[in-house]
Amino acid sequence: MHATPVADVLRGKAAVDSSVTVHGWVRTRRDSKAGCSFLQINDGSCFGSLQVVAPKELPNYEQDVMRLTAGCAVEASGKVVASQGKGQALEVLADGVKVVGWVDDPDTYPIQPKQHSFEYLREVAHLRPRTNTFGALARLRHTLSMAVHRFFHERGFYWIHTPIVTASDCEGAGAMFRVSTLDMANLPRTPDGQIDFTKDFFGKQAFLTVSGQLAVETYCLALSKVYTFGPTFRAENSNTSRHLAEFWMIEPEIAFADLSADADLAEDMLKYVFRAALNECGEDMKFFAERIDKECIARLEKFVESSFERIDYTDAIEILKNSNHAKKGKFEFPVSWGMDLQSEHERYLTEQHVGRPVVVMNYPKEIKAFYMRLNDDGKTVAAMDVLAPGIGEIIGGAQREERLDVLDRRIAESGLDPKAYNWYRDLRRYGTVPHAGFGLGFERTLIYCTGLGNVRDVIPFPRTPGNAEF
RNA sequence: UCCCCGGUAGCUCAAUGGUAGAGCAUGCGGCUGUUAACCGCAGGGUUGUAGGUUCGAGUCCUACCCGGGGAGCCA
Repeated sequence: MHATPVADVLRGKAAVDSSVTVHGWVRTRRDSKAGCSFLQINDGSCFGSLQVVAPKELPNYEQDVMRLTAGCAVEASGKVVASQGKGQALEVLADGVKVVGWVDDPDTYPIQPKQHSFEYLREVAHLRPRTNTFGALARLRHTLSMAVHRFFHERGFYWIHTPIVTASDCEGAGAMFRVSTLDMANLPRTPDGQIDFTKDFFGKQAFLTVSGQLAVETYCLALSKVYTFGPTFRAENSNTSRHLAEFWMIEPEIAFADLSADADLAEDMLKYVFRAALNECGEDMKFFAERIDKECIARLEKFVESSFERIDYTDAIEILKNSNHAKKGKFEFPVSWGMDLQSEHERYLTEQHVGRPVVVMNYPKEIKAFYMRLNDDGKTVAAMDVLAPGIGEIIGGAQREERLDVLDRRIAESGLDPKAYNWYRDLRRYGTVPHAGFGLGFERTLIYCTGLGNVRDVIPFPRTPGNAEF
């Protein structure tokens, strides 16, 4: 028999007086000696729970209903009726309540109807989706994911499944996780004592990807507008509220495009995705505004209505130098042209100077990756970072170097082996075009939407140094 | 990896170096078409681990483990 989602009942899709069956988990039970118990049933189909009225005439009332506690799984059937109580418009008057799954030890069931700390809930990550917050997050995460795909699909982008395992160690963006089937207790050796990776699964060293960018460029230079959206892995020993060893990243790449078009795309995409959060996750966003961050809805509304502030790196340095903050000596790191922006500088720009996300463009070439396009001044590259209040860098992007001679020079300057990049160089030998792209950290975007303070709480199963439970 | 803060009941937290407590949750009783219901009673603890100082350590010291905030690195 088909169960009706709780969402359909609460939204009036099941007619009053019609019979329905709902499945779900008990959030609370309240008993009335007037002759019934009230069960709050949640099935995750929406934020709200359905009140099921279980009258004491039910044959299993004493045996089952009176023993229900938070977390029990039930199937309830009955009529949809207008509620006599105040908290809800509709409820279900049960003619049957079947217990599908008991909580075997209610005394120690980890999820109680009260506020739990996020730190505690991380330790019970297998049960935290049963809370209001993590249910809302799961729905929001899904909605934003779908909005990302819809945004690109509507604009003629193709989703490219770039590899998770990469056999080249030339991706450059930090420490990588090794993928190997070698027997670690008995490693094969070459005659000179090195580990013989020709004996490994792929016949050479392999790693988990740190970015799909280089690979997606190959499809960009054939299909024009492409993107990746998948998991990414960084083996850095980073312990902050903004870093995960496994996270999800969105990386569009557009051909016949420059940095300005890249920034336009970033702006359009974020606005589209945030509109989806506001329009499609109203109840969940309302909950975040009530319980997590009062500003979160207003922040998104403001974002979708205003345009990005764009600042040249060189101007940003001047702004920082001339700020009262600098004059009062409040920056720990002195500001000078050529330096990478420290967290305190990024925070000042986005939180104090602009008050919303800001794009900083055209950084000195020395502090950016080899593949970013050298500007005509010979000193800067066409790179951009989108900085968001409270988070810092949410997007990192660039126009790519499409000129083979310049690329080769940059590879040499960076001390890299050109041979490792032959396939990447081929893209510049055969029909090269200006192209650009960026990477958006999905979890950081969710933090911006919800006001939650830690990326570990917006991904279902966080992986961080020393932690890969569940 | 570095700096700072923390770890006490299932959960959230109290306790001047001197008998370990409260709220919620759970169990029992009462009351009520109830709304994180309410009222009463009860059970529930190797105070993160291992040492040390002291007549006496949850409290002070050392090491380690775990968690948080910040930094670096980045998305």
